[in-house]
Amino acid sequence: MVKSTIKDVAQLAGVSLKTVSRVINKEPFVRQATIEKVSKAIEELGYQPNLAARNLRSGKSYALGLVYDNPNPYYIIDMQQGALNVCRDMGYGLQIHPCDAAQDNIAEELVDLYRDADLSGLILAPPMSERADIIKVLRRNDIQYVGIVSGTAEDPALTPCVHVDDRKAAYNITKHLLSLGHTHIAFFWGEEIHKSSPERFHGYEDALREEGITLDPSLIFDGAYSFESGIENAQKLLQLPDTPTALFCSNDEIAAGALTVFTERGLQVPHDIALAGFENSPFSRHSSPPLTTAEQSTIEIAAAATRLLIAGMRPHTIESENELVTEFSPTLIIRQSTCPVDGR
Amino acid sequence: MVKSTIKDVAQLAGVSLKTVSRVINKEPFVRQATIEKVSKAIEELGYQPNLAARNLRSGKSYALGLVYDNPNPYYIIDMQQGALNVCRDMGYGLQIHPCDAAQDNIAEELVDLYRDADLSGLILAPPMSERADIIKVLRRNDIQYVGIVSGTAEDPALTPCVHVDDRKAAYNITKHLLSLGHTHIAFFWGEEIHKSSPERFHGYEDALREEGITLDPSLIFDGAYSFESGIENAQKLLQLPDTPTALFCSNDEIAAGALTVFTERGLQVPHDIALAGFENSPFSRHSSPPLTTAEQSTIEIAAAATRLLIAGMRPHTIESENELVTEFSPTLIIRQSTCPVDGR
DNA sequence: TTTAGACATGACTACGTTGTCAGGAAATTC
DNA sequence: GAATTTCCTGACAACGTAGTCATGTCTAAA
Repeated sequence: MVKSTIKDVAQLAGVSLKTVSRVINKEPFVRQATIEKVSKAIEELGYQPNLAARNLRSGKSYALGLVYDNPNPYYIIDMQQGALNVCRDMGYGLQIHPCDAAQDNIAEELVDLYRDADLSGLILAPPMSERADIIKVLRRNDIQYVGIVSGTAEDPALTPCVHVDDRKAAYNITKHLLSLGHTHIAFFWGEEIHKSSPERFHGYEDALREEGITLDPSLIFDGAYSFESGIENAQKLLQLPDTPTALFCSNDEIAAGALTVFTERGLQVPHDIALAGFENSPFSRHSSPPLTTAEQSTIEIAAAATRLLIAGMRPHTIESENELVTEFSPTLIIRQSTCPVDGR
Repeated sequence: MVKSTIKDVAQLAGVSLKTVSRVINKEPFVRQATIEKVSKAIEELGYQPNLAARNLRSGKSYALGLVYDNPNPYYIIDMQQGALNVCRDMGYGLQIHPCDAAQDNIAEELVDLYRDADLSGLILAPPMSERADIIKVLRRNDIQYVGIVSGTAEDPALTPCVHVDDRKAAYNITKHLLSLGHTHIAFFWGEEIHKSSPERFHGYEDALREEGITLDPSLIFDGAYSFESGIENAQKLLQLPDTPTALFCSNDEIAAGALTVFTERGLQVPHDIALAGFENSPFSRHSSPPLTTAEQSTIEIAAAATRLLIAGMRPHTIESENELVTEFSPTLIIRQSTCPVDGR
């Protein structure tokens, strides 16, 4: 099986090289009959365009970069899967790029990556996507990108991006706890640099305020999206004179840490303290008890972001604008880690 | 900042295009002084070779594919990191390719991937790397590859590959349990399709046999590398008339499932039953108690495999053959989930 | 000194595609 | 029917690199 080129196709179809190129790239001004003739020849020969030649000549690269700095492998794997699915469909390659958001020259690193790997666009996961300073550098360098951003407010400093409504999801979780009769609900933060963290906090705030409950600062703990942070804050929590009846952790990993501490101290979840997480990680399904949490369809979100990016670069390849979903809202998943407050 | 080409470099260094090309590709027959002159010019201009042009001309692609079907995201992330590190160093791109090993036409899928994405080599993670049928198809199609294989026995059907000595590591874990006085040690298998599973079992066998202990079939449980499998088999285990004093699970996830069951039933680990896992996953550090396990440096292993693959394709780019490590042995990590048998 | 042979360099070309531009065919207007 | 305008097609060049081959320059043996 010898690789066939555009030349072979042209010969078989009885047209010129350029016309074949036009058909392949869906350029306008080709007669329908010609399109069909060429398409048939392409199929017959099993022709596949040579990426290298295409890239060289067009200066574009048909490869996207997926940029992330996120400690959660489950999240990353799903992101990759979502982006890959769309890339495959649209004939793009995908380069993964784990990196360190805390690094000083991270923006320059991305610019270099973009050039060196000859990418035609970047997909940014949080928190990179939420850093206006990074976005600014990308724009200044004419780099195509798309972000995944927590919150629904249109922030012109961050567009284009897809939005995830963490606030509403956190509101729903808190409402769930409230509906079970809990009024003393503690909150464990994740890193502030992840916009999802304040968003989730605001959702918690919204629900309490709606019920006329004043926030109790002693029940609110700074932290990070990690197991260790959950352990640390749970220990502090248990030192309070008046232990709350429920705890809402900004993600499942934090909740896992807290759960470990509670179990060690002989506290029963949910009877002694109700516990909710966020993200629907495998841990939340496997812990005992399984955690009440919020599910975000990371694969879908990443796919939508990728579609949006490609649409921005090659408008005519996207069938209809309607396909471009940019708003996502995680859904509440109720499991055994929450129960009515008088269930104690 | 305009992108500079090989032409600019040649002009600045006062040599021909071809000579610059020679320096870049480390071809022989270039005078040391010339190399330095050109290198200096390259640095001065911040020259980066144009991948597309290079690919087009050479017919090779300077892009590798990382192929895996593994449910463990932590493992995957480490694999990716190891492969990426080397790819960056050697100027290669990396395409990830998650797939389903159980699919019928998986070998053809890989062949198509190789052609369509214009890759120059594949890095195969287990279990793909251990499937002689897949390897055979790759060879027949002249596809460059490298595998990561459990076991030390040279299997000509699988080379080239790097080896991971799971058997010895499992032997060490079992020896550790034996040294603590345990003689009734149960074993939970992973999927048989992963060669690591029988290898780990053999290590367990080796250690028991060395002590003159006859294997007790009722203590050996088939299963999979999953939390659920651990739960299921732990439940069966506890129905035995004579519960063993120790349990060796083929990986940490299985151990996590077993631990959950033990904790629910009020059994204390390690006092009522000692528990060992394998892989040193984050869970093994975070569980209570933390698990005795074996650490495999997945990043290193993936890096070594990638180096081996590149060495096979472009022998002169590797400084010395000695760098090519192909044997890895996971190391024993003793934590609080194991204690002497009379500690009960 | 001569003469191989090994070493070192450069001119030229090809890789497969897309951009440019020119020109022909069809549709529309006068 | 002529003159536009719009649509459609092809010839040719060019992208930046590496392969081929010819040629020049050393070193060391005759």
